[in-house]
Amino acid sequence: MSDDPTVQAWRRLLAQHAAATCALDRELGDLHGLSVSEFEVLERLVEAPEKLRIQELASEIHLSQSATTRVVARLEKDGLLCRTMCDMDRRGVYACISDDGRARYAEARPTQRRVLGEQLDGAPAAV
Amino acid sequence: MSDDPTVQAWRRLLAQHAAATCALDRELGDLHGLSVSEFEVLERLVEAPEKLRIQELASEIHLSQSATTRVVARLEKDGLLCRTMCDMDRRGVYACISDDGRARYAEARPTQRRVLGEQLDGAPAAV
DNA sequence: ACCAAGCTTATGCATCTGCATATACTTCTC
DNA sequence: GAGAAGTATATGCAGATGCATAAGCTTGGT
Repeated sequence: MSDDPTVQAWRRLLAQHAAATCALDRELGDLHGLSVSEFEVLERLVEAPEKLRIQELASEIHLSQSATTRVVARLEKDGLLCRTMCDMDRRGVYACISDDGRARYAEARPTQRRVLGEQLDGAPAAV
Repeated sequence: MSDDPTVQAWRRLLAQHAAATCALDRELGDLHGLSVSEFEVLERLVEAPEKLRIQELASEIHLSQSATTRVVARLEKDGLLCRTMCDMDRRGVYACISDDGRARYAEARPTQRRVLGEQLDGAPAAV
């Protein structure tokens, strides 16, 4: 039923996610040439003390391992991060933000914060 | 920063959405042959007093108009709903649930409710 | 009544995603 | 230390989605 509290929470979740993701995709894309996933990757790399492995990134941004590989490949092609082999475990790959990546992130962050504020603040709380 | 409450809310939103959507997609797909979007469409049609137009569905399920057209086309091909022209406005198309659609929804609903309970109940509240 | 403008759905196209699998490396067992 | 099993990333492929646009219908101004 629609009055099941769990279902209500689920619909709020879907509505908030759709609104925020849609607005972010438009604004980050138009203003900074970044998708939501790409922004999230840059943010994690900026916050990380060092560099992150593909797998750590994948679980941070809630993307499959293969999708994460591809986001990282796109960002590397754009020069926003670099991939390096992991010496300890040569199967592993590190992603490390570049100066251009840092700059792009610094430029995009206020936009993301503004859009999040518009979309999430004042929205009804979930669960 | 990670301690910005709005950013925290955003990350909770992403995490909950990813977990719930992923679990639902797997269980609804494996057990009932439905995607999350397809289930949501059926649910709206079951709840609707009559039938719904494509556009109304689109805004209900937070999908673009074109994606909604395609979900409805898939469900019609599977015999779970039928499309009929709208007499008042012959541009419009109504989607109306079929008996098979009602049955599939009735079968899938407990699964969806169970998964939502597992994924959302007890999760930290947002915003 | 006609024509322009607007609205509703359908479709071409590019992109992103996940699953399954391939490849390369590591670890465990013997 | 060789082989089996397990792990990390990359890639082929199919499917879902959004944007731009097409096609058909309606409405309003004249």
